[in-house]
Amino acid sequence: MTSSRAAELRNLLNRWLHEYHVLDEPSVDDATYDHAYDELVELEREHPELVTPDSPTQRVGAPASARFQKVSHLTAMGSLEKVTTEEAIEKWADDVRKRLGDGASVAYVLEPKIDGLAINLTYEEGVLARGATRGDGEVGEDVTINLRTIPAIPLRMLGSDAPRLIEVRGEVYMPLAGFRLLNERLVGEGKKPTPNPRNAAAGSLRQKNPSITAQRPLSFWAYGVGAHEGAELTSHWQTLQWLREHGFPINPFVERLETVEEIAERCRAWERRRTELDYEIDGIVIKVDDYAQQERLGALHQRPRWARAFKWAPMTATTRLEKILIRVGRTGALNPWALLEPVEVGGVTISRATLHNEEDINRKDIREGDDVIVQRAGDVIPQIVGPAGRHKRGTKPFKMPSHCPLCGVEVVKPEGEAMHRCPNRACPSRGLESLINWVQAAADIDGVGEQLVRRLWELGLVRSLPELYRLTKEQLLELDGFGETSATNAVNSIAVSKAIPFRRVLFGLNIPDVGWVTAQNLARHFGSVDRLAAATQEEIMECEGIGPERAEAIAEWFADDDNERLVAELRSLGLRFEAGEEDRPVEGPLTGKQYVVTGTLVSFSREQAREALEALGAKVSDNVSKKTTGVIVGESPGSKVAKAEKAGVPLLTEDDLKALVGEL
DNA sequence: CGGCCTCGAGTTCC
DNA sequence: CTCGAGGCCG
Repeated sequence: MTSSRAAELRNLLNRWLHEYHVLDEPSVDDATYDHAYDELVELEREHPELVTPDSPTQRVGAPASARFQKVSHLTAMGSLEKVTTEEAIEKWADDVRKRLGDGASVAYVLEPKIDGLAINLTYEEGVLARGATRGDGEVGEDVTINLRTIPAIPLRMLGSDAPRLIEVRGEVYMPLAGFRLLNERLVGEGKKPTPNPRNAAAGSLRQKNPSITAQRPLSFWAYGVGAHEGAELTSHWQTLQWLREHGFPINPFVERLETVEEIAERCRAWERRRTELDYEIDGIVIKVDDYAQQERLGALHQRPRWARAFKWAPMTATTRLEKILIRVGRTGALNPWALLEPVEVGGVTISRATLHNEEDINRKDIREGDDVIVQRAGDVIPQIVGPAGRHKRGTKPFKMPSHCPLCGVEVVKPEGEAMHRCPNRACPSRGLESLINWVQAAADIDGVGEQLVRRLWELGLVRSLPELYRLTKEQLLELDGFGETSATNAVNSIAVSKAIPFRRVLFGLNIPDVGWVTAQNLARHFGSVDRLAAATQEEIMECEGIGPERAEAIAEWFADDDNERLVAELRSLGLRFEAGEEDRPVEGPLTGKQYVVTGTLVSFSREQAREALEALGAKVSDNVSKKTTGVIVGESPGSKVAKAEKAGVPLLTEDDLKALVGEL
C-alpha cells in the first residue's frame, strides 16, 4: 500500500518537475508540489526501503567524501571546428555537398551554442546512472551527485520504451537572472562574486557538497547522444525529438534548414537576438542532419566534417592586466584604470578599462600581473569582471598611492566614501581636466578638443579659462600642424563660444556637485551670478534639487577669492553671467512629459533627438522611472528597455519619435 | 527612517 | 553605462 503510494508520488513529482523545468508549463501550483513532496519525504523516512534512485528526494545525495572520480566516456565527446564568417559556412557547405556527391539533398540542424559546460549523462534502463564533465573528451569527472540536484535533468527517462543504455549529451548552464541573484547573495555574504555565468556553473558543479549545488540556479539542455543500445536513431533532428519525448529539455530555438542562404540568415538573426535571452550563447552549432551522411563525411583530426561551430566575436575575453595606473579627475578624485594587453572583445580591441576605486579592485580580487576576464558592458564600455584563475606568483593586492601622482600632496579618503581624492585645489589635474570639460562639454567648442588642450597646457600657453579666451592666432601658428586656416578657425570658435548661455557657463565652472541639471536650476532660480554669489546657504537651499550638502559646497565655492577673480575675469572677457531667453524652460505641447532615449537612432543623433523633444517642452532624462512618459528605443538598446518593461513604461520607436516632433 | 528617484562624475572607442 | 550619494517624499 505505502509502496504503491510512494511510486505514485514519485511519478507525479517527476512529471510536475518535467512540466515546470522542461516544458515550462506547470499544471499544479507550488503548494501542491510541496505538499506531495513532503508526503513522499515522510513516507521514505518511515520506510527507507522504499527509496529509489529516481526519487525526487534523492536530488541532493550524500556529500562526496573525496575528490571526483575519473570516468571514461563510452564514446568520445569531440570538439567542433570553428568558423567565424558567413563565407566560411558557405565554403564548408560546398565541401559537404562535394564529398557526399550524388546530388543528394543535405539538411542541416541549427542550435544555439550555449556558453556552459558540456556533460555526458549515462542512463541505464532509463535511470540516470552516471553524469560526468566533458574533461578532455575521453575522460571526465564523475559529478553525478551534483548533476542530480539540477531539476531540468531527468532522473528517469519518460516513456516505457527506455533503451538499455544511452549516453545523453548536453550543456549545463546558469540562467542570467539566477546568476545575478547568486552574485548579489555572495556579495551580501561578504564573498567574492563569480565573474561570469559559465564560471559560476562550473564552480557549482564541482562543489564537494551537493546541497550547495542544489541552491545554485543551474539548468540543462540536451543536444545529442553518444553510445546507445536499444534506441532507433537515424538523424540528429529525429534524435532531438526523441530526447524531448523522453523528458529531456531541448532548446526551443533549434531548427532544421535546407539551404545555406537560410543558415546564413539565421546566424545573422541570432547575433541580434543573443542579448535578449536569459542565457549566454557564444555561437551557433550547425550539423548535417542525417546520420548516414554524417558517417560518410567522417572526421578530420578528431573533428567531425559534418558539423561546424559558428562563433561570433566574443563578448568577453581573457587578457593580462599589465598595470594599474591612476588618473586624477577634474574634481580631484583618484581614478585607477587598467592597462591591458590588447585583446579583441566584441569586434574591437581593448587596451584599457576603468577600475573605479580601490575597494572595487580588491572586491574583484584582481592584481597587477594577473590574467583577467574583460567584457564590454552594455555593448561599449570595457570592464574587468574578475580574475581568470589564480593569482600569478609574486603579485600583491592593489593599494592606492598615499600621495597624488601629479602634485605629490597627500591624498584623503573621507570616512564612508569610496573615492580617494587629492585635496590640493591647485593640483594641475583639476585645471587641465576642467579645461577639457569646458571645451568638450560645457562650451563644446568646434575644432578644440582634448588633444589640443593638453598640448596648450604642456606648453604653458593655456593654464586657465581666461587664458583660453586670450589665446591668439599667432600663438597657435607656432604649433606643429597649425596653418593659417586651422588657427583662424580655432580662434574663431573659441570667440563664438563666449555666447553660450549662462547655465552652461555655470556648469563649466566646475563647482562641486553642480552638473547639467543643477546648473540649469541655479540659473533659473537666481537669474544671475551676482545674486547666486551673494546668496547664503539657506537661500541656495530654496533652489530645486539642492539640500544642505550641495548648498554648502556652492556657497563655499563662491566665497573663495580665486573663484571670485575667475568669475570677474571671464565676465570682462565677455562671457554671460545673466540668465537669458535660452535659460528659460520651454513651453510646448510636450511640457510635463518625460522621455528617455536609448540605442542608436537612424536619422537622428541622440543629441538631436534630445533637442527636438526639449524644444517642444519635454524633459529628456537618462534614467527610466515610473514617471517616464515613454522610452524611445533605437538599435541595439541597452538595459533600459528591460527597466521600462518592468516599470510598465511604453516603448516607442524612432517613427513614434518622428511623429511626436513632427519631422518626417 | 527607508526607499525611490535623480543627479553627478568618470569613462572607451573610433 | 554604472555606481554612489544627495534629495525628497511618505
